[in-house]
Amino acid sequence: MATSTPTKRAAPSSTSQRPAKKGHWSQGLLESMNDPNLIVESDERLVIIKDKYPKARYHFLVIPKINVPNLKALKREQSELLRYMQDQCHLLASKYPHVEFRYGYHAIPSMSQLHLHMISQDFDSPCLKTKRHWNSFNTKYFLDSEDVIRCLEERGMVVTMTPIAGEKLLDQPLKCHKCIYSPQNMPKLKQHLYKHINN
DNA sequence: GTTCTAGAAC
DNA sequence: GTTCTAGAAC
Repeated sequence: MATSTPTKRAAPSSTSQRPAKKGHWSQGLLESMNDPNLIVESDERLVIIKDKYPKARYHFLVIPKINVPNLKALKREQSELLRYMQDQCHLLASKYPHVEFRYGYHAIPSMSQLHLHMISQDFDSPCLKTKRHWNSFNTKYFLDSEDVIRCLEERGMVVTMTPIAGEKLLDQPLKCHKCIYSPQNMPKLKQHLYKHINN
């Protein structure tokens, strides 16, 4: 009897280094923007959608309709657009008077097309699973919308960080966002988070 | 971005 | 033995 072939995982070929095509997972937001099941608000300038894998009880993405691939692509004159996006967030947040939100951008996002995260600070969600998830919203990897806008206004461009610096932040030890607790792993953090939630 | 799962950590 | 994390995915 022939032995079964061991499952080997080959090194990435050069094909995977090419820019992402339509249909690639990194282009997923462009599809979600047009998904009626996800759209919460929409006007001539932006769409607000529910994050497909929410990392908290309330997690929305604000996406401009004009093509803006990322923070680096922003020009000074587009600070007004970012302000508009933030204003629409605050308007939406007023519908949830007892919910604490933060508004910001991931420094090195995985998905193409600029998107502003609006996320409630309970972080109570089954989709929140990994240290990367946690650190992407709870370290300096999460750039406050207000700071991004100010940077664009004052310096004419958004200054973020190198991918290596980003990875370093995502790999930081876990720490609760409300107290000094530094859990050893994600299940312990998730359990601890309930102590800060007053339903 | 998620899924899957090998092997580390417990 | 079970829980948990980390890296490949063609």
